[in-house]
Parts: sequence; C-alpha cells; structure tokens
Amino acid sequence: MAHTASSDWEASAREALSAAGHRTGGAREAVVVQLAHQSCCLSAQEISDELRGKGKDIGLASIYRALDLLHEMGLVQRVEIGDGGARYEPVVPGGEHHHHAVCDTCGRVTAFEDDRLEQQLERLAGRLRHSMSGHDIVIHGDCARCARK
Amino acid sequence: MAHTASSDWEASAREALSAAGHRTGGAREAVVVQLAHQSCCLSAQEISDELRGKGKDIGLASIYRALDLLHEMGLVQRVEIGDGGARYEPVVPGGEHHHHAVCDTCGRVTAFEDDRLEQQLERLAGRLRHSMSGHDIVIHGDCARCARK
DNA sequence: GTGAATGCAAACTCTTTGCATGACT
DNA sequence: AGTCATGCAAAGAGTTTGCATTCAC
Repeated sequence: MAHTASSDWEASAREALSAAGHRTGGAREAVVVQLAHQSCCLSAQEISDELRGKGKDIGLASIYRALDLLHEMGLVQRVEIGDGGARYEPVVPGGEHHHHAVCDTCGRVTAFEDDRLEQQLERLAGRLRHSMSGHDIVIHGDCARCARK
Repeated sequence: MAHTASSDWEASAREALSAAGHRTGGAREAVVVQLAHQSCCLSAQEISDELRGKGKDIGLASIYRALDLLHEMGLVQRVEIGDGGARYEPVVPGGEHHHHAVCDTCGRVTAFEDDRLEQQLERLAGRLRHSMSGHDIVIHGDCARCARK
C-alpha cells in the first residue's frame, strides 16, 4: 500500500504531538484526522460540521485550541482567503504545497501549485533578508465557470 | 510640481465616486485623503486613529462603509496579513503594486515589489482560466532585524 | 426639499478565555 | 493520583446593521 502525503502528515503530526508531551484526547485527535483527510483548507466551523456529521460532537473551543497548537508547532498553516475568517491546512514538509484562487462570484476555492512561483518567492525572501516560515498567495477573480456568464 | 501616484489615486477616486452619483460627505472624503497619503495598508481602526489625531472624529461605522464602497468600486484592495483583521490600500491602476512580508516576531509589515512575480501570477491565472481582479501575497517569517537575535 | 451620508448603539460573527469536569498516562 | 484535555458559557475583538439626524445637492 502506497504512502500518501496525508497519512504521512497524520503520522508525523501525532508523533510531534506526543514528543512534545501532549496527551491523546478525543478532540485533538479528531481534528488531526479530519485535517489529514482533507486536501484543502478548512475553517474551524467546517471541521466542527464535518466531525458532527461523523457523530463526533467536538466543542468549537477545543477545535480552535487544537488548531492553535498545531499551528504553533508548524504542523498546519493558517490561510485567510478574504472572507474574514481563518482556514487551516496541513503543512507537509518538503511535500506538496499549494495556494488558492478564490472566485469573487461563487466563492469557490481552487487550489493550485507552481514551482516557479515558489522559487521566485524564495529568491525574493532572500533579497529582503526576511526569513520565510510560510507564505500565502491568494488570487481573487472569477473562476472559469463564473467568468463565462 | 510632479504628480505622485497617491495624488493621482486621490483624484481618480474622487472622480469615480462622483461619477457614480455619490455625494461628498466629510467621512468618506477623510478616508480617501487618509488612504491617499498612506503608502501601505491600513486597518479601519488605524484610519480612525490617524484621523482623530488630525482632529477629525469619524465614526468607525462610516469608515467601514467608505472602505466597503471603495472596495466594491475597485479603488482599494483588501489585505489580510494574518492577524484576524482586514487592511485596505489604494489600488493604483497600472501603477505601483506591492505585497507584504510580515514579521512573526515584531509584527512589522514590509512592502515589496517584484515584476517577475506579477508576470508569473498573470501566466498562472491564465493557465487556471481564472480571471484575476486582484491578488495578495503574504510572506511570513522573521524580518532582518528579528532574525539576527 | 429630498435622499444620501453620518454617528451612535446594538447586533452579529469569529475567536479566545475561565472554570469545572473528565480522561490520559 | 496528578495533570493535561475538554466542554460549556461568557468575554472579546472586529465588523455590520438599524435608525434617527444631518448635510449635500
């Protein structure tokens, strides 16, 4: 069975958490699993809804606490796509890294990857003498479907 | 006397507003002036503080309404730098266009420009068949000053 | 004079915090 | 057993909205 990026992340997140002395409770564990099974960014509310759909009724506060911790540990990235709320997605070290195009009309979020963009950003950060722990790129506009109308 | 990008923006913003049938009240006018005199992004609260310092006591709600309108008209861009709040900056059509590097330690925001990055993004948007009305790039990390420590 | 613009206060959303309870090691 | 994790409810920050008043045209 092939390793997937998400199961790798799930395993390494669990390992990092336990190495840092954190216990394995139901709430944080559920958040880790949910994030691992998601390809793109999720808001705290969306995580809560997804989990409730699976019969796991986790308090929103615990979800925020779990996300905070994972973010501090560098295991998730915080993404803001312009709707006033925050979203989170797993950080796979050395792995796939994507950004987001948001449709101003329908609100759909499209993920995209581009190596040249990444390289350009690395170069830029060097030029600015600004270390880069992460970066967000958000494209606003109309998606292919909405632009057609 | 040389034209500056900001005074151009101020004039064109005023023109666009009056062309759209908006009256010239004190609050919106003050917001336009404040934005024009600022090189980088400002939050609603910061605009309010700046204006109060100049003796203009403008209600926060009016500032938000002015920013909303300017944003809808494409005269300002909304920027989120990861602190949970929104910032706004003038959009100078065909003019200078910059992005932001945020220091995770001291919170300072550094603006930067890069033409190749812009070109790359244009190309990318075309590839995604996603029209691009705007885009944000935020680099997170430590600024030169904080990284030294 | 008429309708848009403004200010205030209340409402609203997203997020964080305090505290008592429950669960992992 | 001891301590961290969790849930609930309340608090907080940022933003939006309702409504009466004021002001630009």
